[in-house]
Amino acid sequence: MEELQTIRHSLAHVLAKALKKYYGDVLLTIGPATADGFYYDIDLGQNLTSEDMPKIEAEMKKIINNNEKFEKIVVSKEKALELFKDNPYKTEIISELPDGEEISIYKLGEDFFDLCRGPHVASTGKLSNAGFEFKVINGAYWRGSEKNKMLQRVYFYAFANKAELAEHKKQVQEALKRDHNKLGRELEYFTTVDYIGQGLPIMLPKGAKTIQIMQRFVEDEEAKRGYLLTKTPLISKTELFKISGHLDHYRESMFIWGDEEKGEAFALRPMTCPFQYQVFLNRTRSYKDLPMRLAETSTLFRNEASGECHGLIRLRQFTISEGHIIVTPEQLEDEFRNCVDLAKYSLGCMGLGDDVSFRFSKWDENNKEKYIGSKEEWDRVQDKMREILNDLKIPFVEADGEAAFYGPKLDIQIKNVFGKEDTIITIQIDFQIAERFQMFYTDADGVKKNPYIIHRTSVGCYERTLAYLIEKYAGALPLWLAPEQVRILTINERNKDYAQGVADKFIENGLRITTDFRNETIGYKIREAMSQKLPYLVIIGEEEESNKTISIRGRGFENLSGLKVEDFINRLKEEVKTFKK
RNA sequence: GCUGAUGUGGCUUAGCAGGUAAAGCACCACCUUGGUAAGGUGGAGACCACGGGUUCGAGUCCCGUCAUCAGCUCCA
Repeated sequence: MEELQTIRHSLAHVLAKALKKYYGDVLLTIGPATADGFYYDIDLGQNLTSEDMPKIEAEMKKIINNNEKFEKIVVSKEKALELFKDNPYKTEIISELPDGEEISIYKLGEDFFDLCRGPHVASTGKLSNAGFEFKVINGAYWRGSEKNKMLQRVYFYAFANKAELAEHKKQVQEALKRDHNKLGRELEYFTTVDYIGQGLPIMLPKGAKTIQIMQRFVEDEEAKRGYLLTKTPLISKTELFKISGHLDHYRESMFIWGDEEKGEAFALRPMTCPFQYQVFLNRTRSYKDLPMRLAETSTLFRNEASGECHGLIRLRQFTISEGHIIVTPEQLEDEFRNCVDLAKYSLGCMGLGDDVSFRFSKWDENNKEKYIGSKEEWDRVQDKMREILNDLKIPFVEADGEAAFYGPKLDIQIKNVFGKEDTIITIQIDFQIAERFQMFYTDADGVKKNPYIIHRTSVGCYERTLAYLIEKYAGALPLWLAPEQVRILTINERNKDYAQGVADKFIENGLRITTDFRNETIGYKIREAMSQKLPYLVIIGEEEESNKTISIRGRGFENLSGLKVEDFINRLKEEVKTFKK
């Protein structure tokens, strides 16, 4: 794998050299390997487009055919600064290196050199078998900061050989067919309307139904696990968010209206926390009240920057299975464990258990703007959380600067068909907002203490989860989540009454069915049903007047005929139960 | 918010030297249909995202807005 990284990175230099040939004034910045190739960030006076790329790719091939040597040259910092004096990006990197450090520069062929740590292949001839191809050009901020200039990022696919490249491209093509944003619209799970606005999807009946199924599942499961249901307002005077700290740290993402100076301003809620805390605050609390597990199916509003909204994954209004667990310090570990267990159970039921990864999201102690609280408190809580995670034997990665403004998180991450990662479930420890709201419980020793609060979701945001379900199953959702489980079709209208009787049996057993008794050819009706990726079809005909025949079809058109209706119904109920473990 | 691309009937697309919209699927009607992934005929449906501008004339050129997509930044 390391070798592949070397190939990719070496190719980035080849690209840089090719760009330099056609665009002499191009400013090269960095060109690292990626999961499927490499990119190079460049600053160019003009816009590079995909039409410019064939000649660049041809030039890259030429450089490879020339078998040019990568030659490492070590220079002093002063010398390096001199060599790259015309490139502010390179000089910025160099000047940040410690004084006295040897700096490596790689020469490629006779007339091109680049600042780089390496390693590279010995010469470009080693790249002759590599399969690489231009992917796309996008914008990217210098050093990932929106305060900096936006550069052009040229992405390439790159693999050890051409067969692997072809295989990868095929996989990408396949993955794109599962894109929820396309499939979800085609299969009529949701749509959007220009004049309603960004990040505000219309859930069509199928999407609404699947979300209802998930929601009922979560609410029932939470009730079993000792959660208390709450229902709190979607809006509040801004006063509430002043206390919680949202106004200071989250204002840009909030919808606020009214005159804040005169105290008559209101805001749509971006989070449920400060509302749900009022349940705890309703009267004085004893340690005997804890843990207090509060849950709410909660609609939230966040004024996302316009470029952020995406399909059902990033919205301005969404609904999450939000919950807060108010605990004593001694209860923290057990309750955190319970939350992880619920999250894993939910994911397992949806079949997403193997598609997620865990991220321990910590604060960035250098970013005091973004976070509240002292370093001591953060260290203490983060150490505690790490201890719990280690104890749970969860394989997690640590990420700085990904925490909520009030505390660290365990984020359960999932990737979409483009390979982009997002959070599907989050479990957070809040050690600060409770204090701000003066939440206390009286402990056994008679002393008033601040509780810890765990913020958590059990399937996360329903819209987002639906998106991942559509992508995971290419629209053919597991039976228990399918908005329509069985469709009953008739060969002709004469079977209508009998077919309705069959349909009633499914309904009596709590199955979600639709019927299609229209006077259309059966081939037509089957085609329509199949294109909608329905789990099962039941086709009703008759041999003679009194001898009805029933043919059952599953996904992929396999024939399940021979089953009696009653047996089939039992089989479906079993399938639902099995998937939900 | 930033960079780039895109926006033609419900869907997929054609139309681009600027001369007032074309097709398939879907929809509706009629006919047909005793059988397992596209039966036939006919019909309706688009001020070409929206608003300005240039022009005798704009889907086609220019500007702005909105929306959609990819990426960056941000985030559930």
